Amino acid sequence: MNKEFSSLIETRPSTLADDVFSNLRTAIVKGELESGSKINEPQLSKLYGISRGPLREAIRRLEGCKLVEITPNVGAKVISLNKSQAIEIYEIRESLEGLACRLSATRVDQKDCNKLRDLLSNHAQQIQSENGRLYYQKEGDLDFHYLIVQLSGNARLFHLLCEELYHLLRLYRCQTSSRPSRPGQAFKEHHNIVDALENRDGELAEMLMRRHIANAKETLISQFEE
Amino acid sequence: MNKEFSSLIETRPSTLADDVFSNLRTAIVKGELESGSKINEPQLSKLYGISRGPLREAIRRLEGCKLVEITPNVGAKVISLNKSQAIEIYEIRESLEGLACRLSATRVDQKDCNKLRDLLSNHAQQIQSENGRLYYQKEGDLDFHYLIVQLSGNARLFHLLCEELYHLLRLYRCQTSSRPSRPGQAFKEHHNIVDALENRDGELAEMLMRRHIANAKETLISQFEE
DNA sequence: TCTCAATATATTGTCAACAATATGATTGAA
DNA sequence: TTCAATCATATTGTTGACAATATATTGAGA
Repeated sequence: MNKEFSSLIETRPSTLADDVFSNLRTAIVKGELESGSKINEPQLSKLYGISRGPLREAIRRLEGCKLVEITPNVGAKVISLNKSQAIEIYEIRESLEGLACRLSATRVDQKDCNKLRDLLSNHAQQIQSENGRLYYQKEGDLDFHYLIVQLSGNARLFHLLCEELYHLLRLYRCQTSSRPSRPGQAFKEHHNIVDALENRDGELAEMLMRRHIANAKETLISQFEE
Repeated sequence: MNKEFSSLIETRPSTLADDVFSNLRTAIVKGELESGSKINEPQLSKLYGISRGPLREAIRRLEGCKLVEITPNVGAKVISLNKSQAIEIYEIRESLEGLACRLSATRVDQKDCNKLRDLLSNHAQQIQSENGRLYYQKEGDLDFHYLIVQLSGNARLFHLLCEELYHLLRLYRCQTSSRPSRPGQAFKEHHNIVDALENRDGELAEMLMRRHIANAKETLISQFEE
């Protein structure tokens, strides 16, 4: 067989446990598996058409990611975040994304900054429509943060934020069906951050990002009191 | 049976997978399972006297903790950290332990501070002997940081640092058999941090801790150039 | 009706066997 | 000798069955 074609056709080998891990993780983050709900092994293994062996391996990996909690002889439960846990995550985010900004400032070039601006102007357009507004805060907002973390060049930081904490935030937003908030304010703050990055001012960029997330945290807290 | 006694006697139910997970994790962190070495399932299952089922679950959980890397159809390998990865971890530590200090400053009481001082004076005694010197940097140093993170009151931060990053640092130290360094300097920096905490000065405590870890990072980097 | 015990059911934990894949050795040809 | 293909072996991936534990149901007695 032609090698060029085969590379497109051949499904790269992956285990059932890996596949079902990805599926379960997105199901949890999207809220298809409700927060706090029990995970039933026979039911899920039937749903995915596999035996319980690889399914249990996937669940164990989710446990390692802190997305489920396992009680011996009882089973796994999708985690459920309460208010104080959400605040804890925001505190960590504040610190780590500040770091991401500081590191990024020493590495970005103009092309990167333009890319960030593009993202922001796309968001601005979406804010116009009321529908888009929801998208903005829920996914688009994370896009911006995502890219900055990527630009930091710290792979472990990227994994920690984008592969772990952001998933938890999505889970929490879904769990509380939280409304988007203060999109205009956030938009301005984002641009200020890019300004600082363009000037290679790492300290300022860090400080602005920390404030930005601290503001988001305050909004979150004030929503509790409704 | 007397309830008070039974609580001491009864072994609380735990699965084989949980037990072997703990065992494997300490084995990895202590270096008994060498960095980068392959994990052989039949061999380990024989060693622990269990079947491959629970063993594989434990390995999958280790994968979730990023302590092993699994290649489909090939197997799991203990992770191996290179220089740049170690630096990445120190950058994250700097940020997160700064946060821990800032949070702790708003919560500590005098008793907590005394406890920190006690720890430090214990370390000071150990520094006297050349033998103790090694211990100081390898474990005692982490004790101090450990306690501060605990005092921060942020459970997720505690887990992130003490249950994940510190394990990786131990692994790295073991892997490179790194020598302790600048114990006197670190000792002074520790006391300055406690001073700031006693004064409830979160900003200063954060800054001092960040510098403290940045110094440690520089020492690490300079060791590379030997 | 309520409580508690006994039973029945369902779910989780563990195992051993088999299939699929990779690794290592052997053979043969250039 | 060196390289490649082939075969043998070892390891990983997956499954279904069984054991241990927890949960739900039933029924008897107060």
